[in-house]
Amino acid sequence: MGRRERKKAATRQALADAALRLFLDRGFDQVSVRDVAEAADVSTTTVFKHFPSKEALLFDQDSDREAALIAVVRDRPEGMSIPRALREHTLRTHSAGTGDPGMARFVELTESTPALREYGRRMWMRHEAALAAAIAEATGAPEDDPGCAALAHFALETVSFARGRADARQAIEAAFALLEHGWSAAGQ
Amino acid sequence: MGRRERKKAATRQALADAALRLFLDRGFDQVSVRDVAEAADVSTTTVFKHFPSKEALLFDQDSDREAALIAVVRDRPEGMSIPRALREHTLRTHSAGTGDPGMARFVELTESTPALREYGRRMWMRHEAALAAAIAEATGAPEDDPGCAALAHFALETVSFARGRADARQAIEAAFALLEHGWSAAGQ
DNA sequence: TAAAAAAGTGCAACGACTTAACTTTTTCAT
DNA sequence: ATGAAAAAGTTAAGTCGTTGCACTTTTTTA
Repeated sequence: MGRRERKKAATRQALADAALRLFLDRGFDQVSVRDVAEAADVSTTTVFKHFPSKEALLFDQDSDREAALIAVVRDRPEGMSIPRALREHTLRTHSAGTGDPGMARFVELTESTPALREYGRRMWMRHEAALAAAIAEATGAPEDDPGCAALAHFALETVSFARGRADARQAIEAAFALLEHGWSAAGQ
Repeated sequence: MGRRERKKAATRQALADAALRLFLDRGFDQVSVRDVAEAADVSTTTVFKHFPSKEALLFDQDSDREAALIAVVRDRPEGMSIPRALREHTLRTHSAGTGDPGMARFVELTESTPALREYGRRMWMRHEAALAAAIAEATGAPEDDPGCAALAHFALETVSFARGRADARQAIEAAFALLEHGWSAAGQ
């Protein structure tokens, strides 16, 4: 990797680091893009050369989450249903207290700021098409089968649904129970 | 109703009318709030005294849709399941070509503009709590039962899911089939 | 009927984001 | 090596959504 790309990656990292520090410190709305730029010692226009929006400064890691989702569907243990595999994965990654100390503050920041909540949801739902394709392939259904797409959409939506509810774990379990067995099985 | 309230309602209506006309004419992003204000012959500040945001200029009718949702659940015919009743209602109101000529242009505008799509979804999902409560009451479940809340969330989400798919009707039917009978019944 | 409360309006400003012109640095073909 | 193309950064100016403050008008109340 040449010096040019290294420098570019360096300033990008410096921006992301400064943004995370400032946002955690003062809150998202109390920090301007100029503040972030100044903390990283670049001009404000440079910020937007690296990130498409202020929100994007916080969501820098995104590529491996989609791969993990697809792997969960394809490499699930023999005999385990797809909704169940997705439920386990969702509980594992989106439930409270994963042990990571910094992660808890990050989650609290994103959930308490409307703009970040919305942006995070949009980023998360972008994986819908890839997940739907993985489900379709795992079941032998056609590539764009609506049933598989619906399962993908709803499975991803469970994390938005759980957000704001008192008991997140219980909410996720109830949502996946509905997806697995249907309303006719449990409800009246 | 006093003169003051009449004038207030008049300028509000003038703003909504001007906004609709301009947005349909030029597109949402090609019209500034200043343009709308000028067309209604008020200052831009006045616009935000009447509407909380630029997007809100388009979404002025909202109160009766929640009532309709709740009525669908409570007054459904004997023996009809709740998901089925919601499916019929969704197909009736959110499927293409309801006959209204101006409505089609409105729908096309909102679906082709990201900001409007997002805003419309948020407005629509605000009914989640009320719908969940109606479902809980209809089934005798506790007020904040997670299963009922999940059904409410997913049922409302079907319209976002159908958006952008080639066949909206098929998408809605597939989504409600999943909610009614579960993945274990249909998909392998 | 005077005074206080409330509501409508506009000017100026802030923050996110864009565009355009220009400088500096890195790359790469010669 | 060297000179030109390409890319990263800076500055400056501007657009657009949105808000705070000051001012006027209308309505209510003492």
